[in-house]
Amino acid sequence: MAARIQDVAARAGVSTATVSRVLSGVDFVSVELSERVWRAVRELGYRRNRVARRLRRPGGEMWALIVSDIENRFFTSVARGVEDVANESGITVFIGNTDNDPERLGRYLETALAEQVAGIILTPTSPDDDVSSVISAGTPLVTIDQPLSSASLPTVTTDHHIGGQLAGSFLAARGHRTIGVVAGPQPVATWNTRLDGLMSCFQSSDTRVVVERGDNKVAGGMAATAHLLDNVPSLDALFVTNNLMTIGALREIDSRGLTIPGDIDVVGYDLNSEEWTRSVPVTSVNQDPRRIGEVASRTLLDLQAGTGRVPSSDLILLEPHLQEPAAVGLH
Amino acid sequence: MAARIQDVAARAGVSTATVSRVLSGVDFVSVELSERVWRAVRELGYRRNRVARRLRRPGGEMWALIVSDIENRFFTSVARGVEDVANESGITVFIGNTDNDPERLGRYLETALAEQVAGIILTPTSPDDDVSSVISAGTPLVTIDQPLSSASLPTVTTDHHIGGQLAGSFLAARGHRTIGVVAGPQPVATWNTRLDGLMSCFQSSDTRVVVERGDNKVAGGMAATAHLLDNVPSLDALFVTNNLMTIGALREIDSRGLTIPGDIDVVGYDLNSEEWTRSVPVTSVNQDPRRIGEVASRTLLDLQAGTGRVPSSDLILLEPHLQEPAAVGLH
DNA sequence: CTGAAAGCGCTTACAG
DNA sequence: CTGAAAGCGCTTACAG
Repeated sequence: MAARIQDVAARAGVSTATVSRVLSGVDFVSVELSERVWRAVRELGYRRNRVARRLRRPGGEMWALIVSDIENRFFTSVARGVEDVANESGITVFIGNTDNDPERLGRYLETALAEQVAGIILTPTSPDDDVSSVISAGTPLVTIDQPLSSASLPTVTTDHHIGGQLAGSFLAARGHRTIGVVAGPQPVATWNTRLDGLMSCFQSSDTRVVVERGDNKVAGGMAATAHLLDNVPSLDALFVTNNLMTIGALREIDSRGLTIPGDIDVVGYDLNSEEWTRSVPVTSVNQDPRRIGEVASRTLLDLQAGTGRVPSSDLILLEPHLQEPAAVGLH
Repeated sequence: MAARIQDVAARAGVSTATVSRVLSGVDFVSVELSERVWRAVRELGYRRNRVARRLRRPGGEMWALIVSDIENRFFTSVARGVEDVANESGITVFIGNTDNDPERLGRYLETALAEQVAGIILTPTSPDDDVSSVISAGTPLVTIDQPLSSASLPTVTTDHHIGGQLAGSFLAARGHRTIGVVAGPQPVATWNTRLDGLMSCFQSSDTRVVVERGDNKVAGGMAATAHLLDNVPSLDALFVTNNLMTIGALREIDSRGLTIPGDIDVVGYDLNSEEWTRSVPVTSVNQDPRRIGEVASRTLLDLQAGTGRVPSSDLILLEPHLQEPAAVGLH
């Protein structure tokens, strides 16, 4: 059906080797032949078969990006950043969504390896994720958000401890003493580090930090907030460690008719998506997800280029940023 | 490095043909050989090379999903629906993001064809998108949201006219006479059909509909709303044809200190994403994006199975649903 | 039921 | 600078 390199060669009156050379532009080919090849390509509407190419010459033009929740705007922006860099380099990205399920992660890793991808960018579901198959296949892997305990891999993330400190010092400065924290699942270091950062600001004996865990989705944020509101009478403020749970917390607070910061103060996380700003009269610690995706991609490119060389530093830390509510903000 | 089918064959003492048969489970192989093969597979940690497989036997296990804005929650939910169905069938999905740029769309289509994908699901940037390369390659293609003018392809969408009518009859019943519409870009039928649906409810001589176009993002919604507010003195209500522009409209209205529905009434579109509900005390016409993705995927599966047969109906219409603001909603 | 062999569409030493 | 030929890792008629 579609034209093959052979058809092009025949039409141009050259060998397939020459066609291949012209197309990849690596070896020198005489101007005359080159022109004949290009003309034949045009006339036949020839398109290189990437599958055949990848079989012969692996380590090519496809990456896998595996995220834990594709419906979360944070990851979607990471994906956007990855895609932008990948495209520049002619690399196709396929996206997998684990829903934080290690088993689904396993399946996606298998698929990625079976597809002979040139590299993988991964948001772990927990530090215990098993990536041994990737390691032994020798496929370059960059981790986002948190490192894995089993392997020493480049990790691109924002400094979670500083993030927690930003929230903590903000709340401490406002004179709050009893802080409720709505944190992500226990096994994941990310949320614990943010929590630690906050705690470092509340060490004196007359302060108190109460932690409740949630599932990083809106519902989990609502439930955890409800629990804190019900069980911690003197609660001054809330710190929530991810975007969707912050939305959940705001909903719960609203539904009780409480006001921010009058009745309770709130610092959330990653509320910098444009479409959320109307619902966000709260302070927020923000990462730059698109940038995270870009940096991870460049790291992956380096890894590919260096043919497996480990970069000088495994941990690439970006700075979080405290955003106070705009004066415009309604409530 | 990684084990090949040959290694498995050698270890199991059989031919590669037998290994292939055992793995794909298509032909009968004796229990004894079958067991030897599986053991060898396990011992070597063998994983089938999908690239080689696809080269030999095209029409396989990979789809392309091409959307116009991957950071828009609507498309992200469509993607989720597609992924769920594809995964059930062992199909990998790669996602492309056109940003509504026909040129980027063209590049993604090229990539998809070069990767020999088994099918493509596409959100057109306009009805004039050129998919001739896909047609002539014979790759099954399903369109989401709007049909293409150049080709008769299965299209999965929600009934946009009914959607507009739902909004129109709601606003008419509330006694509004002057309606501002913030609609998506002119060339795209989707927004025009929604607009037509609304207009069909405002045909009498004492009513007026004023249309302003936007870019389907938050900023565009703000700008268009500002323009309407500034130039249409007697404006009673606003109808906005997509989710992000509705958010933009709400922000603009807020920033002017206007209230809904007291100062101005609003009907938006697709505000059913969980994380937005807090900012949505407005009525909204909602589609079910995940379902759209699922239906599109099943259509694509049918197309693949039917080896190119056109289905009985080209247009698959789902029903939109009018959602009035929850009583809980703050403002 | 099983194997030897051809072939999917490319790329790349190897000669010339 | 160019071509003939081998080979990437599978699958599948074709024999037996």
